Amino acid sequence: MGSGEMTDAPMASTDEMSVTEKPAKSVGRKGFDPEVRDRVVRAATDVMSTEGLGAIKARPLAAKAGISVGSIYNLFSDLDDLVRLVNGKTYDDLLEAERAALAAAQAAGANPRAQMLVLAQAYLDFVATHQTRWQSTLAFNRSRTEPPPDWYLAKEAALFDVIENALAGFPGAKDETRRRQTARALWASVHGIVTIAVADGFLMQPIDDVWVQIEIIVNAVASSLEGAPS
Amino acid sequence: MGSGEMTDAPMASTDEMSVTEKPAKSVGRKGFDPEVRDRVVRAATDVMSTEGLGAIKARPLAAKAGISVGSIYNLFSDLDDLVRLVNGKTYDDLLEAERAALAAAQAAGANPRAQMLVLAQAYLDFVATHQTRWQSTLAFNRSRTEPPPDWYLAKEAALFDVIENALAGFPGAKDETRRRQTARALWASVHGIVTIAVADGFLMQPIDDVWVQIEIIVNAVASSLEGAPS
DNA sequence: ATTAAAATTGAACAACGTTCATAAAAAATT
DNA sequence: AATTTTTTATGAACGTTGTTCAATTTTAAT
Repeated sequence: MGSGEMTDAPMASTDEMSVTEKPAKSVGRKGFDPEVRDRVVRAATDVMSTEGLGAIKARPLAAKAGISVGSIYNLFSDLDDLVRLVNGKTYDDLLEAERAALAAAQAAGANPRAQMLVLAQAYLDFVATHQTRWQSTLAFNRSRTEPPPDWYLAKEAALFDVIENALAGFPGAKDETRRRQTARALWASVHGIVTIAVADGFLMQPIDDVWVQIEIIVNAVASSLEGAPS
Repeated sequence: MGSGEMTDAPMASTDEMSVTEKPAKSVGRKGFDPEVRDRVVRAATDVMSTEGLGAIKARPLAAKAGISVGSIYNLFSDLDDLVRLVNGKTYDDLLEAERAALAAAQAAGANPRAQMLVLAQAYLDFVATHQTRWQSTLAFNRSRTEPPPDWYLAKEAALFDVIENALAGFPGAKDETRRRQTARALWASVHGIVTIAVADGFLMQPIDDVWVQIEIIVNAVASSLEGAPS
């Protein structure tokens, strides 16, 4: 009985909501008490934010959430499943921060270059503020060999769309495929600068230096896009 | 046994050479047989290259190297120590590839922009060729919370110097601190693009797209440096 | 030969993720 | 209300992991 993959997607319904939404179902086994589920996810989030990924352990987590070890495996298929839920929320938070920053900049009439800088700034702020949690997310992603589920990838990808939105204001970014590539390139660059700077755990460079590096890249790309419309 | 083909002994002596060299001492306990040490490191490298970091386990590794579990802990303080040695070699290999690529480009009279592109190309090639091993290195770095030893950081940092060297040819990169920052920014960007592309395990984007993204960043920065000398 | 030091070993330990027979609780049925 | 059926919760138990260390073997020194 229980061994089968069970029906694949009962959650079909109408979820054409934004990527921001949770997977809702599809992850935990069946129905179960969503109140308890949330409590465990919150406990896990707390651990990820304070002690890091390495402290995510079945028994302490169960104790923290007031349930038994075995119950964790009723609620989630395994610890990875749980961690992915936490990370999903982290992606949501980051995405929201980025969207808010961009919206504010656009409302203030910032030009595309300034918008890009604001987005980068928001990312740097986010990583600095949620260092341990973000570090944990990246460590987790790197440690898994199996490809993540689609909803997880979608959340990662959603970040590119925000950049693309801001890029659309540049005269030199009218071609869509080109703009898409530029968005990815720019985001990956800022990501690389920030995460190398927090160099695998600790920020080994003063934050001002990190910002200088971000400016170098963003400004260079902005300049190249402010020229002739391609 | 009988795994002949070593004859690679004469590399242990007074070394005040470049960063390319091993830490020599300071890591393994005492003297111990360097021949056996090397055999274990080679076995670990092999595992890292084929099965990945997750397959680095004391007992299988001991079996593969023809020693007992306990002996591993005579030769290395722990598995992390061993993995760091493997990664050190990986950094050396990458550094050598970068230096060779740059030297060849410079010998061919390539301009600074072309040199930067060649360096990026070399990195992309390296990651594509040694995917599992590089992935393992990054995963390991992210998973450790303790800061790595100095010799380990030095190897990471040595890569920046190569970029800085190539950057020196630009008219707009005369100021040293500025050049240093630009080198870090550029390298981190290429790193970000490549490693996001191999997105945590599998290359999720065609390699041509990755190259397009690299060109976008490198060309933009190059253009900004070809202008007036700062 | 004897002794001292160094190096090797593998059984033993603690901690981990995960499972599963069993018990408790809830729902459904009579 | 009593009974059966289904669902949820439990923690002891299993298999693996990294690491240790008393005992042993090997090497060096006397």
